[in-house]
Amino acid sequence: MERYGHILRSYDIKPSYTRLLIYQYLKEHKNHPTADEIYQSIQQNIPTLSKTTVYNTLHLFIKKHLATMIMMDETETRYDLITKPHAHFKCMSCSKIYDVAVDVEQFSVEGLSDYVVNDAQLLYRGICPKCQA
Amino acid sequence: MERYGHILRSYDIKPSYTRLLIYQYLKEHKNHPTADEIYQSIQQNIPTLSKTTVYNTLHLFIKKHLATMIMMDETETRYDLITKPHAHFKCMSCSKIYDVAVDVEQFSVEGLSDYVVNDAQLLYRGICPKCQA
DNA sequence: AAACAAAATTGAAACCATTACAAATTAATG
DNA sequence: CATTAATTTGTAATGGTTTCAATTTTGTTT
Ligand SMILES: [Mn+2]
Ligand SMILES: [Mn+2]
Ligand SMILES: [Zn+2]
Ligand SMILES: [Zn+2]
Repeated sequence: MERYGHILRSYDIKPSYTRLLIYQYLKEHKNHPTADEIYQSIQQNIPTLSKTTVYNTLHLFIKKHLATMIMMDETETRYDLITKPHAHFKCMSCSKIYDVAVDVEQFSVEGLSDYVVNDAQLLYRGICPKCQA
Repeated sequence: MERYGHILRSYDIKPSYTRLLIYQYLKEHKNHPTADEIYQSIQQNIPTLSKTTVYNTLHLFIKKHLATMIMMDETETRYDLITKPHAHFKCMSCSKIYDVAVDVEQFSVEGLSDYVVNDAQLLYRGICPKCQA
């Protein structure tokens, strides 16, 4: 928990207990959770936790470029820590989102030279191997 | 209008008047409209148009791989015809979505060999040139 | 320590894009 | 014309997210 304090501070985020737990959850559950999944989990440690705080914290993380949001369908927004660039694959059958390894060098796209790029995402949709039986 | 009938038919979509108008709107307004923007525009030609029909038609277009949905933030889903692959850049200041010339196919991603890929999207977020003043 | 100010958290209500669903209209078939 | 299927419509419901004022916690000053 507290071992993540310096990480939050390096992103100009004051490491409150709630923020540490939310960061820890994202760090140790890389399954692109929804805000509600994070809430349900941390509520066990902080019974008074408000869902608004989860949203507030996630928005703060995003503003500080520590996390990003992944939207594959309109029903649920998912969150992911910004680590090394990788792509996401969503199976339209089982709804699972997979991490996909990607070569970073390919991401230097011409035509963006005048743009300030804060975030880049490569998203795929289709059918995963398990659902092809 | 009717000149688009054969296009819809080639995607196994029966070209009703409403569907033709919605397709025409997407074809001639490449600004990634929301469902409501499409509705507001076509309502002038079809006063009895229902917003449900707009959603139904867009979902049909997507199922037939004629259109795709772009989700950059949680408030509004945007729609785009599937033409030649290109990326999207969303300015976090003015909220405009730009087309970026990129051949997404060139992004040879390892680890997708066993997946069936139906759709690929490359999304950028940042600040556009106009908003850097 | 007490008093004050700033930041973080909470809870309930409101928001609003999207969906569900059954009725109504239109098109297709014979 | 009669029957059936397909399309469209309108309203209500859904549910994830936001708003916002109150509360609690944290930090600062005397
Ligand atoms: Mn990921
Ligand atoms: Mn586009
Ligand atoms: Zn699957
Ligand atoms: Zn801009």
